[in-house]
Amino acid sequence: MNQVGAALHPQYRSLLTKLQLVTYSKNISSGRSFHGHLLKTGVIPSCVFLCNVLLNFYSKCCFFSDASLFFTDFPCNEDAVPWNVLINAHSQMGLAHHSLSALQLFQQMLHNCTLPNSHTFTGVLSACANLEDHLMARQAHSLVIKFVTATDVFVYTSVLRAYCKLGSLVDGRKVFDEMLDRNSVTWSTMISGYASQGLVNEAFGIFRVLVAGGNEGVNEFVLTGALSAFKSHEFLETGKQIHCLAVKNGLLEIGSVANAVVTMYAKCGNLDDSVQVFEFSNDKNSISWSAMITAYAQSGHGDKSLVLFKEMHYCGMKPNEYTVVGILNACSDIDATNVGMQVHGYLIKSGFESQVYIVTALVDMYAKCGRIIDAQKGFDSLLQPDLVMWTSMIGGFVQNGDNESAISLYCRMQREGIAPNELTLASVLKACSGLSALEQGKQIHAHVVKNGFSLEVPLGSALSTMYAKCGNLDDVNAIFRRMPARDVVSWNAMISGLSQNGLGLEALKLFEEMQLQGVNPDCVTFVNVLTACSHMGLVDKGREYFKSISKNFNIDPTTEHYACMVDILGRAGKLQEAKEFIESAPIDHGLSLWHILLSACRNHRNFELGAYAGERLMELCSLESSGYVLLSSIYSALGRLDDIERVRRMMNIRGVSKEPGCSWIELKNQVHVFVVGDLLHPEIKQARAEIWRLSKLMKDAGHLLEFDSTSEE
DNA sequence: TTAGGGTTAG
Repeated sequence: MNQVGAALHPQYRSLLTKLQLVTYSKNISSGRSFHGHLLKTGVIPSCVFLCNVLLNFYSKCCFFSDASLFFTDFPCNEDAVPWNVLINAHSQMGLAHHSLSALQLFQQMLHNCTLPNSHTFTGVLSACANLEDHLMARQAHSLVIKFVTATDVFVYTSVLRAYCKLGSLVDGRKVFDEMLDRNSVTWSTMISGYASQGLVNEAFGIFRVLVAGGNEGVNEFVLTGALSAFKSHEFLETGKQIHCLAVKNGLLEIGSVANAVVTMYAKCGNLDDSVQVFEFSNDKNSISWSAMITAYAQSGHGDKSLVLFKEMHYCGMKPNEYTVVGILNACSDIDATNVGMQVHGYLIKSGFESQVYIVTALVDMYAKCGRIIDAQKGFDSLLQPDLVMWTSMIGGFVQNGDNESAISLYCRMQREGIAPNELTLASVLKACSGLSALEQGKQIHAHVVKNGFSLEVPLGSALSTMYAKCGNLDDVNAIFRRMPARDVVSWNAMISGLSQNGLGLEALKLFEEMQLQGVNPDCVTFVNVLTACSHMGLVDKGREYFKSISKNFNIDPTTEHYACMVDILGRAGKLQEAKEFIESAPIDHGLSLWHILLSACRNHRNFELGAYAGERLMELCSLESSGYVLLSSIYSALGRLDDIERVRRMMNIRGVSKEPGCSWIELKNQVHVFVVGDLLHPEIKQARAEIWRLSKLMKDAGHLLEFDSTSEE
């Protein structure tokens, strides 16, 4: 007999309650023995209702093979309920292969001529979202219109959620606007959808409409969704308003809201308020601790993250994978490789180690702590690294100065068919800048244009810096002017690019323009500005800028700024003034300052002062060979052979060895590297012949060629 | 009285 839609006979009510209990407690052994009892008494298969409940029990306990075995002999599969039970249980697992099973079951259901209903579509849409299957989501949406009443808020919220998860916010908004009925889940889905795509104004706009309609729609889900949108300082005031609203409605008492407020303040640069909300929260769970640990790590207080982690342990709170990622971020922040390695050991023991985002955090930690080989081991351990992992590894190589490996990994990523995002491209562009690999950089630029990437800060800045470092100034300007918004880093990159290419005056003009546009200069800006003055020989201007750092901008000049000033004076031949400047500097004299003066003295042939600077440098126990080499050449010019010998002895005692010089050039998409004394390069003979030819031409033109007395070449 | 939609930590 067909029992589709059958109600439960009152005599089975107690059996239903018992089955629901074992499902809730996921007590598999009790459930199995109960299954046996129902079979013995003949309740199964005769009561279809209880068969559905039993199927739900196996599915909810993730015993999918038992569930499908049971389903094979099902008494009535024209009923949608058992199909829905299986489809929903699979899609709720969130994993790709389960979502695929959910969609296959749906196909079989249609093939079996069982009519889907609203419960079917919630599961199907969720599976489409998990699989990022746009086409299937659209098809499911069409079927929803055909099979489900337009007022069904559950199903239409699922359609909305699927579009949001797939990043199709325009489609999502259309569904939202056309819905005949909405509840708080619909609103929070729309708000979180916008927030997850970084569409802050849209998310906040929807939130405001909801609030304007009265406070009854405002719950913890709506608040957390809205709060998650605010990730930079410009939204701090709005974030504060939502915090106040949460307090007013008594919702800050709810742990998830407090957690979202903690993260919001940290991301908007107000760490003190994060700490306060965290400390006053009475509903702390492991998410709260992880949020605060991560907040510290990402605000540059890795040391405090580690302290809090210990406190968490003393409070008996167990860390989860998010806590671990936060701690690894903290280790990267404070260069605490040892703690990072201990966390790695803990991960191996606890079995967290194989999850992609954990490995990504590990690789990132090792790379940022300069252990690139360990980072690479982590990367190689993954069979299927995701985009974030590829990007992290490429960025790791760049941070460690191995630009060749960064570019070659990017090529491998492309061969494996993984599409890069803005951050990947920004990292590869940095590698191109480091290698002055203009052709490769241009290819990336073409990719940016072809794929419609926006020139937001990371990508726009990386692109203009690449063109600047490769000396292609027209392109730098074009990119820079086209960027929708520029932060201080973008301006710095541009000023540095101009100054490095001999356009110091343009660099200084840009510095003035930057201030007119209301962007405050930072330490790096002044390094670039002073470098521009140095290259242009603008001594007075340099002095003026140097004074203004502390006077007008309230920044304490760093050793780098002092070094720039010594360079300005040194290049201009004002060597005595440079010496007095170093000796009166209210900072640790630092090796770099004497080194710069030493080099300037040699260039200006002031050997006496050069010897003085060189001796100061030796007193500071420099381990860099170039200072010793320069001092030797000065003593050689002064004919002080004993001093040359003394410098050589000092080098030996201190274990300083001269690093071979190295240069490279990119020709026809290949970077050629030349090292001093290199006899292995296939074209070394031709290269040397060319150097001699050019040297002779220079000599004939009256240039005096100077060779380093200690050089082997 | 069997099956369904949302949030915070990377």
